Amino acid sequence: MEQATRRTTIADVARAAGVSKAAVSFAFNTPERLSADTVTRIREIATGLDYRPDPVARMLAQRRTGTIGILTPQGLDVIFTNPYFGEFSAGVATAAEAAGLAIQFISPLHGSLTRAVDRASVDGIIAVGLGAAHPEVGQIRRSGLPFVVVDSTALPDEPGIEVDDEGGARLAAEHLVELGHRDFLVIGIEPPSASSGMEPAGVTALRLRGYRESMSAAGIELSDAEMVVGPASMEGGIDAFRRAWASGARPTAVLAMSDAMAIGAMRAARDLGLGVPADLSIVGYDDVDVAQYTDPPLTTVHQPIRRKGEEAVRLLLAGGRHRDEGPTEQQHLETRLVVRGSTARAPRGREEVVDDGR
Amino acid sequence: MEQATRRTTIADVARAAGVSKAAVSFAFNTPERLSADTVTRIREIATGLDYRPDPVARMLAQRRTGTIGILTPQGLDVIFTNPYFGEFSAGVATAAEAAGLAIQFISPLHGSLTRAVDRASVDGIIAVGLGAAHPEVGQIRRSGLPFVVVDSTALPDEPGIEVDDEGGARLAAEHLVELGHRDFLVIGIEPPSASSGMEPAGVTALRLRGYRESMSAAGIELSDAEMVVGPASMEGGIDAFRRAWASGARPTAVLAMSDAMAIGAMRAARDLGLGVPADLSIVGYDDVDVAQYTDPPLTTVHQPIRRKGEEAVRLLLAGGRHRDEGPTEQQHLETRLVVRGSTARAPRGREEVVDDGR
DNA sequence: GCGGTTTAGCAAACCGGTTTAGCTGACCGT
DNA sequence: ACGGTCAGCTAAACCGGTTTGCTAAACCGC
Repeated sequence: MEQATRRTTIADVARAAGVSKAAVSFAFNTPERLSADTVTRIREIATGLDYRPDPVARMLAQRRTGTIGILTPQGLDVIFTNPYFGEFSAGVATAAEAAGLAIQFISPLHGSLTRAVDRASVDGIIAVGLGAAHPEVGQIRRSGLPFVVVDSTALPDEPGIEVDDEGGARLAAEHLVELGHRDFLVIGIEPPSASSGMEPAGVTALRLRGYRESMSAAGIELSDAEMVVGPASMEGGIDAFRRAWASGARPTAVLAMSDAMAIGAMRAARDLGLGVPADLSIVGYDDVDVAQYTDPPLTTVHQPIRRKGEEAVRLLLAGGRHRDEGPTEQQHLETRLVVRGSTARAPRGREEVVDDGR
Repeated sequence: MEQATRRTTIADVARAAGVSKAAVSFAFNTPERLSADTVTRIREIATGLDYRPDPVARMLAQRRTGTIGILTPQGLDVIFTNPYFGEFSAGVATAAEAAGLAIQFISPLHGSLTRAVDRASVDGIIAVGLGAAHPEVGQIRRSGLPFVVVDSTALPDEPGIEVDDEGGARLAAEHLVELGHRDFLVIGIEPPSASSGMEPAGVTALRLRGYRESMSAAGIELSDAEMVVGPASMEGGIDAFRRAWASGARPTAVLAMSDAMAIGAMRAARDLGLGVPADLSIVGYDDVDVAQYTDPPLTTVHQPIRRKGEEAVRLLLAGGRHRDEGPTEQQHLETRLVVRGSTARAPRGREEVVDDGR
């Protein structure tokens, strides 16, 4: 994969047109600095020579790349395959394109996110799912690049988008409690690499707290055995549910922190002979597009995924850190429960007493 | 979003270490050209100064970007949202990462693919779904960048991956014919922009031909009214099916050229009160991950999507055009039918009844 | 016909690295 | 003592653009 015939450079055009390099540059970027006819003459010669300015050289000279990076601790294979990320990226992409910016994905290169960040040539970064504990945030901050965070427990002093994860989770659990469920299984999102350590990714913690709130309001405590984690994918969901089942869990309702995992869990449950929602209710999180098309359609917590992406670039463009103008900007977005077909009353005989407290 | 404090440059490090810029460069890239202790000394000073070589400057000097581009005529929003593209990109990404390459998406910028190509700084291009008629292929070829094509009627003399689209389509139609279906609806993929003109994207034509072969082998002709097209998305599928229905089509079987559209069609059919597969059989194309999780699971034509992506970068890296070493390399991949739950025998009473005239 | 202001375009510096050609001094054998 | 190697490093050119003075000619009013 090596360079073929050398491209025509600006010098070639200048020579051919009998003008200076500067003139050629002006002809394209600041035509008003040149007489109208020289501009057209230069342009004609340029197209005749099939001249296209080298984007890299331009980036270097202008000290801007016209690119914003989407940084994730997960590998690109999971990113592209996960509908949540897909929709988020789509949001970023639309907003970026409107601003004439390209986007680049920054994700661990040979296992190292740090290396990937160094190699990335971007003007700004949108970091998604990066916990405050991640060392990379320090690196980025030091690099001086503007950046916003998304899906992290909002970093202190760092601009970011925050959605009401806790509230959404609360709604989800509440819904199930009202349907008479008392035996739960929570399927959580496992941090991508061991590197990120114990601290569960911000959202995981928040959602878990939300679940717990609604449960304990109904007098239910969630034991550790009633929670299982895995990678946020359909396979991850299948696997997680099977593991739980194998270790004896017999829930009537599962709370999954991602739709992908919920869909997987639904499948695993079916494979085990359970009817959804007859024997088992499932509620997901995110409300990705496909959630409407599964069988049964998935009850889930809606969050404005694409919008989140768009807002992120808006925030980034708006300057990110407003050191002076008061507190760093934080954008809040709402969540809401969308009840579809994957949830129903708890099965007879296991329904327990009518929900006492609530 | 503007530059913050100036980064430390190689000159800063050189000065601090009392050596030349070249020495610093060597210390990182060709350490064997320096004595061991100068290398460590320079490196220490560099890390002390938090020096990270500017990737753009490096690109310019080395005349390589370490990036390969994925070019598509569709907008990024549809790309990221479409599971087929997602899986394909995942394949590209894994192979690229293994080779230490980053990937960049090239898609119409303000409506112009040409402009996007010019702005992209990549070492090679993987063009997906670009018909031979697209003017962009000329542009790319002229640019001298190595490139391979995917999902296009293989361009003459252009290296590319080719899967047996026609054969796959034949299998799909054959399956339905064997189940006794005679009234079909074909849902095709519409070219992204009007610009690409009449010529249906390569794959569309091939698949359509495959469908027709199997049908005519059974004495069935597909009328123009029995085909409808739309964008390759779930919404596109819903819409396409509804349009067909509204204009009087009453098929017992649907052949969709993309799983996303198949899923949409399934949904639309249900909404119209049709049972799938009781009243209507549907077979998709691609076998994306979600096809297993829909309700019912989708019968579809499998093609090795991720593998396709991986092979594409392999081909690109292998040099793309082997001008000398014989014919340009073409990689062929197989397709096969995966029968799941969305297809069944044609409903009684319509099974073999000569179609009255709709 | 003269100082002053525009206009059109040029030369050169610059962006931040890599790479080539060449210099310097230590070490070597004789 | 001397030419020859060789290891270790440097100076300068280069990548392909942009941008900043600056100048020469044209234009201006008077």
